[in-house]
Amino acid sequence: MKPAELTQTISDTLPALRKSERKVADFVLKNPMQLIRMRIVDLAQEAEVSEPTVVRFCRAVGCHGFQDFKLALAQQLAASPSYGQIAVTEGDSTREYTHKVFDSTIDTLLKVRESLEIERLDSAVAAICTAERVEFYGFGASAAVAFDAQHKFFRLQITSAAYSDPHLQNMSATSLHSGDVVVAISQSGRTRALIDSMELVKQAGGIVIAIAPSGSPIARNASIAIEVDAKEDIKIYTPLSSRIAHLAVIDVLAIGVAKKKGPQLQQHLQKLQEGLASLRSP
Amino acid sequence: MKPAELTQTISDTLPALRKSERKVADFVLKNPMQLIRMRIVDLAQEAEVSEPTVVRFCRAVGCHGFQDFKLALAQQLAASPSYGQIAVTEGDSTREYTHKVFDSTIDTLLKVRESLEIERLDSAVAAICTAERVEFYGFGASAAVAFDAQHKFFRLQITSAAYSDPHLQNMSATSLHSGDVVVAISQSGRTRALIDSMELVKQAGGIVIAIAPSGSPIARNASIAIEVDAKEDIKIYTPLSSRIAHLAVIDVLAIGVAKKKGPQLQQHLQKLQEGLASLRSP
DNA sequence: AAATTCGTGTAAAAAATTTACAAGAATTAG
DNA sequence: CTAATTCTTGTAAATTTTTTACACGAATTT
Repeated sequence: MKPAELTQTISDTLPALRKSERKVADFVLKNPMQLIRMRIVDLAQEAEVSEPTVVRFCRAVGCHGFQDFKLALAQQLAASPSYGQIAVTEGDSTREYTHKVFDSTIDTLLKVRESLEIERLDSAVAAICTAERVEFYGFGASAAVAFDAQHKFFRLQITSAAYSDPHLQNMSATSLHSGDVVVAISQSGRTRALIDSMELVKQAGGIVIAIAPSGSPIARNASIAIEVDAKEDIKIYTPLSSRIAHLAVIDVLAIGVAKKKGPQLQQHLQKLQEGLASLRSP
Repeated sequence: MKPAELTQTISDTLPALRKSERKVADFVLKNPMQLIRMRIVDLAQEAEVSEPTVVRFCRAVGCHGFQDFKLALAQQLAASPSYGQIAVTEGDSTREYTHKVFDSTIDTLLKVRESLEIERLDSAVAAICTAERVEFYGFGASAAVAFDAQHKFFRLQITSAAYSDPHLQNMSATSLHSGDVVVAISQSGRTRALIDSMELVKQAGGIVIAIAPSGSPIARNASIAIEVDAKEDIKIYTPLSSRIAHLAVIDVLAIGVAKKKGPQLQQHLQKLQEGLASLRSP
């Protein structure tokens, strides 16, 4: 039993359930949190059915029994904490919206983690390792991601740059050599200027790795598309969790490159760390 | 019973436990995953103690009984998936280290979420809302965080800037007015140049909000310290999850400010969004 | 060295879950 | 439209699982 999608499974199974079992399903979907502290008799009473019906319901959704079901549900709820209602609302207290921001971020990360295509990541790491230059392009909120990436890869002894200015991007793109890599980062996946830059990169023989929503123009035009779909809290109109998902993807690439570079890199990083120590107060 | 820290609680309680109970604790800490599918008799057998001892152990760590304990453990494990061994190792496949990067990031976020001081966040939001200017200072990896924050708050109609150059920081700091806010972001919490800038800010009558490790010089010298402790994967020497935690904190502040600014801000954001649409391909 | 406290297991009781079965509702075929 | 069959649901019993009560042995203190 994989807990990741239990509530989903329940919803899917709903039409195939019998009338009384559906009563159980309704209650479960409405009060998943409560359920964790309930015994089978309580649930039977609340849903106005008999205990065996509850067991039959649990079996119907793929669990071995009631305990198994409860455990699976508990796990799912713990994994995506504010399941169902992560949008921040007017009346939220500071504690509430703080939790919601973190929870929705975690939620996004869990979703993205599952949806990443491993082969694409491998190709991307391989491309970065063989490139002479690696550049990161992004606008708006993705600019910060690009600079973060530049900083990270620079530390890994990769000649890297980050540009959030379309002119600089274009100038740099035309000077790339065959095999060089550009990582195009976009939350919308449809920023025109970025698409233009990508075109120039490809003309120069460069490889474009895109971190963008699946099926978006930027993902489609890339040599290697790492598709990241992060639903945003629309009401706020400021990208919240998706750029964090992008950063996590960058981290994965960085780790991949670090692994490929092997042990001599460790020494380099060690030295860097020691160098930085002198800039710090004791 | 808060599941967030059960294994931690077990470790903490360890010295206070009796010999046979400790056997149970050892087994639990070593095989937390397995335990979820075990009954009390199985655990008793594996740990080579009697069943009542297991129950006593559960009570000792603050749970109501064995079931309660199992549930709490299941929740914690679901929340921090690769609990215990998130460090990336040589032999990891791409799939494995990808998961580990995401999991450790999630782990960090969960920990930070619990440790944040709500009152500090409230003070910080209040200070930002009343300030005429808000600036973000950070070096290295925190520079990207600073720029991200600048971008975010700029969208919220806050006059904001971000500097990752100590000279620019100092120049800007001296020109601040009373009540203006500087957010100092640091992963080490001991960058000398940043401490110097903070001093200038305070001399100019500005408020310094620090996002830094607890107890660090930067946290101690700040007007409002938002303490973020994110353990890093030391082997890689490149900040991984802590900057993501910092970004999440920035998000929380941004949401707080957005809420305080109220509905007229929504219209502004809507307009911004529409403006950006023209830069995108259809 | 004796007494008391503490720790642990055995065995019995209680609680909870699951199975077996039967009664009633619904549906379909005659 | 009625009868038969199938499907649905609950009652009650059986089983499993957990918890409590108690007693014995070890350890510690006076």
